Amino acid sequence: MKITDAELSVMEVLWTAPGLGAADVAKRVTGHDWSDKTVKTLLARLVEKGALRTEPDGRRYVYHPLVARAEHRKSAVSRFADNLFGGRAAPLVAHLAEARDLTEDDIDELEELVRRLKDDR
Amino acid sequence: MKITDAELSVMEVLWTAPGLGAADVAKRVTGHDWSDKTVKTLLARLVEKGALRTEPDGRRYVYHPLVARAEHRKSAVSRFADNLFGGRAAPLVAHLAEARDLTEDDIDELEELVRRLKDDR
DNA sequence: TTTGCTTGACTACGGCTGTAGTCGATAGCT
DNA sequence: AGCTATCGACTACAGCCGTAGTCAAGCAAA
Repeated sequence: MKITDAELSVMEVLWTAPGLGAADVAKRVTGHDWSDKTVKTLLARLVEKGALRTEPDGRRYVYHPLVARAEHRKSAVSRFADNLFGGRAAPLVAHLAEARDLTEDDIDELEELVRRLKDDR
Repeated sequence: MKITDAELSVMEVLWTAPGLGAADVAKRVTGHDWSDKTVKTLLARLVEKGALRTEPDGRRYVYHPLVARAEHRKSAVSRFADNLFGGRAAPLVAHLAEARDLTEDDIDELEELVRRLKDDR
């Protein structure tokens, strides 16, 4: 199940604040200047593809995520790594590092992460 | 300039073996079972969007990449990181690790990479 | 009660994407 | 010289995506 870029903006809102109605979601969406109709359409598509569920609340619906943000991130990053890097992590990170000039904090976090990965194995 | 998934399969061929004609590319594309017409269309679109250039060779064209694979990877991974992870590297790698059970080799490579990143800073 | 706003349902529509077909020129075979 | 295989150019078309509009029903205000 593929969540598109536009849909993702909507999901972000609901991952942060589940149980909002369509109008609330529209108000909180960031990065776009969308009509409430647009947001409604995206919500409907997300329900249709099983990423959200609706719950009646008076005369409106409120929406709840059915896929967790972490799950989505995992499957997206996995697909992405497969597509572009034959599934291999190191080249991916290397290109990211080259593209973005990681901060010291980023590098520290990575180091810590690698340490944990080593410990776990 | 965005290279789509289907187009990427074509680019991979030409990154590996630049200077092929359309029929050769079609023969080498992996992962799909495409008619040569389909490959021609993708080549044309890639030329149109400036990712490939053509060179006449007898009565056919041969194709050469205009964007390097590394460049494409860098911009793709950068976009991806921005979209899903607010541009931060560590969570991206963490989710990848969780999604894919990195091998020891992967982890070693990452470790080495992190060491280099630290040295460079 | 009439008028109007909110909400969900349905419809629209152009552009992009994946996939492929038709057509005319032409190079090579016979 | 004619036939066929091949090549590039152009065209097709359905489905998805981003973006939004219309419509009908109801609740709200006057």
